[in-house]
Amino acid sequence: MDEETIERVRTAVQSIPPGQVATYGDVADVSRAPSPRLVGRVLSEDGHDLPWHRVLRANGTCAPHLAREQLELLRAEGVLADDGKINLRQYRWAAVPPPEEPPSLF
DNA sequence: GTTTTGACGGAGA
DNA sequence: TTCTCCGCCAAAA
Repeated sequence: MDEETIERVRTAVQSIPPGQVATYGDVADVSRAPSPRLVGRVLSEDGHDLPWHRVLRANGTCAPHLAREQLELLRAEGVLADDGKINLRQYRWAAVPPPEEPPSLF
């Protein structure tokens, strides 16, 4: 895997402002990761220095093992969860993709 | 070299 | 609305 992709993923996660959250798909999209699963893998392996608690699943829930920590950390930032689920419509991060887009072929 | 699994997303039931 | 199945890419066994 390209180290740059990992770096972009980490940058994207760090770009999430407090009080807001993003989904794995969003992070994968803005970081141009090949797959959302790569985001989870990157966070799992190298996400110790990142605000990983601001990254949730597409449906607003989080991973079972992390749910408690996630909710607690997010709660400290003002992101309240209802029944273990977060209103993405309210807290979803307005992800802005980097200007580096795939070049036009002509 | 192949097979399995994972901090996931989306569609179908 | 929630649950299940399939597809996705990469690393580990």
